[in-house]
Amino acid sequence: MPTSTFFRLPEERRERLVNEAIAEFSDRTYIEASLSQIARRARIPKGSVYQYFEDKLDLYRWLLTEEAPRRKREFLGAASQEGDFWTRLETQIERGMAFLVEHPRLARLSAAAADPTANVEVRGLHKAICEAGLVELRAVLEDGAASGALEAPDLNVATRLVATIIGPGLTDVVLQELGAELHEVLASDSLRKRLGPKRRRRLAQQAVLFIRSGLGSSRS
Amino acid sequence: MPTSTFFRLPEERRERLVNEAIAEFSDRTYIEASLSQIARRARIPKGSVYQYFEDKLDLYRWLLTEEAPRRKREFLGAASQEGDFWTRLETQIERGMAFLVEHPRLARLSAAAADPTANVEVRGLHKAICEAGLVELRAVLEDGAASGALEAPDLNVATRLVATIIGPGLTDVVLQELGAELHEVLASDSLRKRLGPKRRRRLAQQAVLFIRSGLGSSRS
DNA sequence: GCCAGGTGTGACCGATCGGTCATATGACCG
DNA sequence: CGGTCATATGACCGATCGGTCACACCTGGC
Repeated sequence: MPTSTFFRLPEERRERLVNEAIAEFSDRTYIEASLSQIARRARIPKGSVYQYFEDKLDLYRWLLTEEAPRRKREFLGAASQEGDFWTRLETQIERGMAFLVEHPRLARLSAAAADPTANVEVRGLHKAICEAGLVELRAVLEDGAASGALEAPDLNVATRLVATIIGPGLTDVVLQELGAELHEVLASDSLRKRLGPKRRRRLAQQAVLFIRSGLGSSRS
Repeated sequence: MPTSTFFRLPEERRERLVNEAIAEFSDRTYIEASLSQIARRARIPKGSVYQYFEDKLDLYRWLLTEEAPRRKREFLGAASQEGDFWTRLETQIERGMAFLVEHPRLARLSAAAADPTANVEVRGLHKAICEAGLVELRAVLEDGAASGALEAPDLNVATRLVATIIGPGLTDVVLQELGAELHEVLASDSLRKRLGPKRRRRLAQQAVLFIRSGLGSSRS
């Protein structure tokens, strides 16, 4: 956790540090990311950063478990309760895509938890975040099953498959749709505007259609 | 590409180097992986390694584009041509899972190409490998569409969604089935034996069922 | 004016990295 | 034997890292 000094910082200085940290950790691995670089870019002496955080991991952990979720909640608001199960899922996916497009760095940062080559220092942290996401998604699918909208031979397997669809899968599709690579989207402010609500909705519909009905021909 | 000296090396020495390189690159990022460590573990002076490869990237590139695919082809053999589209897909997925379970380090190494935070040095390399995989999968799905077994509103989107299912998705499911984490599977020789052909087949069936029919209840 | 305590700062530390290079080794040839 | 050539080797280089620490600075209370 950050020290009290950190929270007493002038907002401009604090924001500079946090934003540069998000930038660095969102396009490099935890190990690859450089605290020296963050400090340099934020124009804050490295010694000062160590007045605010215990060490590199402390900063990373706080970003991943506190700051990023806070900003994400702020953007997403409460989940919609309208419509049937599949409509709600579609809305949820569309909102997720909006977040990905408006705050790609935050989305990347959170997605890093699923990185399978995670170093031992962050493995526990990443796993906890991952599991929490899966539990949440599983609850959604259980709702669907309870309402009779959804059937799965093994809900654990189904949960994980759906998670990869709406996680890395949709990210991939969005990038293809933008005709750009991840690092370009992270760097550019204008690129992401090209994926407006209309196209997002269309992609969300396709994703839900896939999850709901698969690719099997009606004839088969 | 390796130098001719490399290929003239005593097999035992060459194997030691290659195996340690696969081990290192399969549980760390390209940037995180240490050539010094590889050399140390293979008990080969670092200077010698530079007699065999131009630099770190040269070794990595050769592993990723030559050695790993060679070993994979060796393991998989020719694709089955029997049965209808969905049966063939199931067989293909089951074989992929077998490879994942028998050669987890090679599987990880290849999967690294999909890593989204890839450093600029390896970005082009990873992208090329990724695209090649997608083209291949797309051809398979086109076959399915041509034979009438499969229908998709947008084959590009479908290809990418299926790719994440049979890639990271199934890896995740397999890990859950093993009750282990990736690094444990990479380290252990016995863990992977717990996923025999029977259970692999069952998982492959579930995956194909998901891709073919989705999770929508028959009532809906 | 002076002290105390919170804060800012950058030189510094030891470790590790990718990569180089002068030198040693050893097999083959005349 | 001497000479040549491929190869082996590890000390060395500059850069970067995460982290520390002695010291400068400032503000408020006495």
